[in-house]
Amino acid sequence: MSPESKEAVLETWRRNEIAQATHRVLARRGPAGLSMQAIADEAGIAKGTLYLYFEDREALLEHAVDATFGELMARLETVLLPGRPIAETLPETVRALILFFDEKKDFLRAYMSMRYGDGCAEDVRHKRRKRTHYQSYLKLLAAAFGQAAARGEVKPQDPDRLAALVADGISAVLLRRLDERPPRPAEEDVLWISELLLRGLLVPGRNS
Amino acid sequence: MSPESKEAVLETWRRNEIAQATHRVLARRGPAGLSMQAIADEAGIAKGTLYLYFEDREALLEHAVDATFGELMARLETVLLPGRPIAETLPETVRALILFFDEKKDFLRAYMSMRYGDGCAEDVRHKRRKRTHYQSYLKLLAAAFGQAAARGEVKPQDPDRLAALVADGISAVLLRRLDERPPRPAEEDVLWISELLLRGLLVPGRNS
Amino acid sequence: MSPESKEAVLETWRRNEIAQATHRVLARRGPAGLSMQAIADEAGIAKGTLYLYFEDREALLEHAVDATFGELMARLETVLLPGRPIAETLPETVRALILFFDEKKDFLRAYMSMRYGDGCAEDVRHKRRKRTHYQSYLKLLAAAFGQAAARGEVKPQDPDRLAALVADGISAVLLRRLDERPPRPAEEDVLWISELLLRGLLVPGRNS
Amino acid sequence: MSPESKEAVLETWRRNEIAQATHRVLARRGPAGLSMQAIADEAGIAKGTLYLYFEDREALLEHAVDATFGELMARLETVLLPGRPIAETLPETVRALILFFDEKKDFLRAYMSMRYGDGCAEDVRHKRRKRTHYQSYLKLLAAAFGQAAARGEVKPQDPDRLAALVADGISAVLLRRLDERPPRPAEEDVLWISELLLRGLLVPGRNS
DNA sequence: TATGAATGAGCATTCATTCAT
DNA sequence: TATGAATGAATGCTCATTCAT
Repeated sequence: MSPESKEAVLETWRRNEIAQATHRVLARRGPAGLSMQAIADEAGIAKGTLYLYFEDREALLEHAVDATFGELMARLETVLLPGRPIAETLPETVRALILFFDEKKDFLRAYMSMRYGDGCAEDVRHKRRKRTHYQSYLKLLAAAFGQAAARGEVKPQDPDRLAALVADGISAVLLRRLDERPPRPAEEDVLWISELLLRGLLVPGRNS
Repeated sequence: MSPESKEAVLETWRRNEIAQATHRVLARRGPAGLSMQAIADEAGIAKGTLYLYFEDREALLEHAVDATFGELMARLETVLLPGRPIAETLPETVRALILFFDEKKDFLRAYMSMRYGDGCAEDVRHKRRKRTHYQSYLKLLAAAFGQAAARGEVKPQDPDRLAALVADGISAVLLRRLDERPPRPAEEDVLWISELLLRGLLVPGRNS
Repeated sequence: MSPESKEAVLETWRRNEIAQATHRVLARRGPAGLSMQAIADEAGIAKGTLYLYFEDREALLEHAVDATFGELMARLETVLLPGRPIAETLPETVRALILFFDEKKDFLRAYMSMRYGDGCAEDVRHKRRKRTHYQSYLKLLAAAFGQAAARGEVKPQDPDRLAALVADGISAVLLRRLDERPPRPAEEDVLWISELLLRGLLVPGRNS
Repeated sequence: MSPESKEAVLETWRRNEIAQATHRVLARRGPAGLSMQAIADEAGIAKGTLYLYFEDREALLEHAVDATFGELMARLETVLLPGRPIAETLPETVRALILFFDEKKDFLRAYMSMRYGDGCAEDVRHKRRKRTHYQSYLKLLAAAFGQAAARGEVKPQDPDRLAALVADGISAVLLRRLDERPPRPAEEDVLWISELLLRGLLVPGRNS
């Protein structure tokens, strides 16, 4: 349609090729092996070409991470629909996360080690650009919790904070799954996490 | 009195000076800026001097992290006593964590980004030596949960997995606190997290 | 014509440029001054560029030495032909050596100090890969002596040992030539060494 | 006798202790392991103390080498007596060298790699101070040859140059002995070298 | 547009030398 | 006299980034 669409499409396609190559390298060699040369080799292009598609290393990695999180977001958006009871959406969310990361074990492991960025207190320049998809995920969760609270399903509380706690609690379990041999059945973890978050640790009636 | 000679005391003191300098660098420049030169500069000593106190970079970082986690562990051990009801120890644990990391915001932020190591699927050589204090923390938590389950306070479940979920859920909240201006009162988060974990999200009687 | 691409030619040319720069540094600063930085500076390129052409320092030095010894070997191979009487080939060999090292005085001096490697009794890992051209030179000499012995020209004896003695004896004279001002005429040394080796020290008929 | 003799004796004794420690390190760890720390450890003294007895590393190594060569010189001086026929003294010299270096294989191997100094054409400051014992050895040999020539035993020729050729030819054989398993009988090499040097390679009467 | 050779700042580590004790 | 902790220049090597082609 638009006159520039052909180039734009090509550009988008290239950026995604590079992102996928980045994931393969990350999975195979770990963060320490994630050099521009390795990414270029994996993508079958020249090192310099990377700089035609990305400003610098940081921008490339950001995109590579966002692209994968984008996939996850698409799946979560089909689950975290407004109006559904939280007792239904929470297990499905956990299930979607477990299935997604069971597919991308290596990516998860490597990504976790990068999630907090460089953690540099001085350099805040790029803060805004970063972690957008992770933030979106949290927002989606928070929205679901907020609506559930509005409907009176869950206790009223700061939904953003709740989303963070739930998301990272789930991540911890995802991470444990990486090293389990044989892997625990996904459904078992889905039910356990959901039950815990929904009804808490305590045995009802046993505590004052 | 003590069997340690003057030199041993000096050695210990120096190692801690270096560990603290490491934390300051980590906080100020992030993991990527954590070079031996930067640590030496921060400690006000020469680069070569670092190698008089630590075998190599890895040993230095391990000590720097261990020293801080050691402090935390000491605090947690006074709280996570066997036999205390979980409804009491959990809030106190959360409180200890929040107070500790409110003091060491920058360290926490930077440390989180290093916790997962190199995440390389191929290289597992150093796995055993590392992350001992984080593992100890999880073990302590898991033990408390295990005993609570044995006493019938909490539902029976894998305590290690539960500990991981709880620990990382709490971390997520700790991390959010870092960026809050003004910081939310610690006690508010303590109560909220504890209540959530103990009794769950749901409003009782409202869900089928 | 040649199967080599333009890049291969360029690569070869660069490797030789670096080898020559290495010789100049070796001559000017000695083995102790033979740092990668010095070589790069001498070659007029960046330090990192060296690593595009050589795996590491060791490979670079090996090539630098091999390239020069290769030249010498080529000259010697035209002289040490099988079948020629030793009384002819020995003087020509000495002459070839003298002329060659008169051209490369500095290289010889510095190289001699490196010939024995690290000399560590414990570490024998790299023994096989090294000193190939010096060994070839010895083999060539030994073969000439072996054939002369077979023809009955020289007394029967272990040709390898003889080659070593002759080679290092000649080296000693080459080395002395380095410091002589003015240089002694090459032909004088050629004749003297040959005569000594062929007929010995003693005045015939004077000794029992 | 002299008033300062006690200190002077102690100083001499210390210097020799250090020299011997240096040899042990050289033999055990090779030239690359010959650090000041290693020498101090081996000598059982502090690193700084080395600098009380030697100006710097170079002076220390010079002395360590000279001390061992001094031992050899003492032996050679009992053999290379003026007036003895060269046909007698040469085999005895070779024998002394072989026996000496068979005892000090490790020292020889390591020393050879250092014999030519740094070979630096620019830095001639220390040239004079160096290699004094090796030079003495050559002088002793040269004197023996010179006298033999004066007596008409050997053909007239530059005795210094002859000494160098003979000395390094012998060194080559000594070096080969290092790697031989089992070692060839010393006497066999003594006779072969002597015969070769005295009477030459050629079979008499076979060559024009 | 795509390349990849070239760059050079940066890194962890070593070690001869100094100097306060 | 003897020490050894401290130094800091120097080393081999890596890799994100640039730019002439």
